[in-house]
Amino acid sequence: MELLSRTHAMQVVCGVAHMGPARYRDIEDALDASSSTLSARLDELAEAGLLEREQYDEIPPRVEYDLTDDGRELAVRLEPVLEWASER
Amino acid sequence: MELLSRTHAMQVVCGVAHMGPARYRDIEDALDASSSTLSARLDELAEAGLLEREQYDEIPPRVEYDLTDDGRELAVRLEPVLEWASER
DNA sequence: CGGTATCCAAAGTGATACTG
DNA sequence: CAGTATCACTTTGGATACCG
Repeated sequence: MELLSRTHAMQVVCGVAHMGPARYRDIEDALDASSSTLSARLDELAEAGLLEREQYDEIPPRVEYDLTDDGRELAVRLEPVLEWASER
Repeated sequence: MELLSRTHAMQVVCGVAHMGPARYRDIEDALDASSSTLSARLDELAEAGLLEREQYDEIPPRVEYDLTDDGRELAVRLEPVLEWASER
């Protein structure tokens, strides 16, 4: 719960839920969070087993984040809350 | 959303949802939050129109907090999230 | 009982600049 | 592109003590 309470955490989870595998940049654009904060959040969510980070060794670099099953389960439950929040 | 992200906020909402009209002390006991923090959270939730504060002029004093319709709606959506959090 | 007042340490966040 | 480093700053929240 403390993780979810950090800034943008729920938005990241639900954002990735909608975008499917998402690149760092796409998440950043979708959220309006600073790069350092977003980076921290992604790390924490990955550490918590909610996100999976896939790195492709290409040039330019590509990194994709996707929800784990656990993360997807959370997203389903989170969605109505974010929806509620956006409605007011 | 920032309000919900503050400590114990979601727990207060769902706690009151379960307890029905709840007294300050009962909420405090249920949550393990400091009095100042809990006080702040209750104020904010009331201000946001999620909680209603009912004060009875008795001795000893009695104050009850209950969810508004809006708060109840939120509680319904919040429940699955808290449940998810408690399951891990 | 139901808070408030004070104080303060700790944490979280973003702006900016820079890197592999 | 996908971050990390630094840093200054704001906010938060708990401990403690006290009040109507």
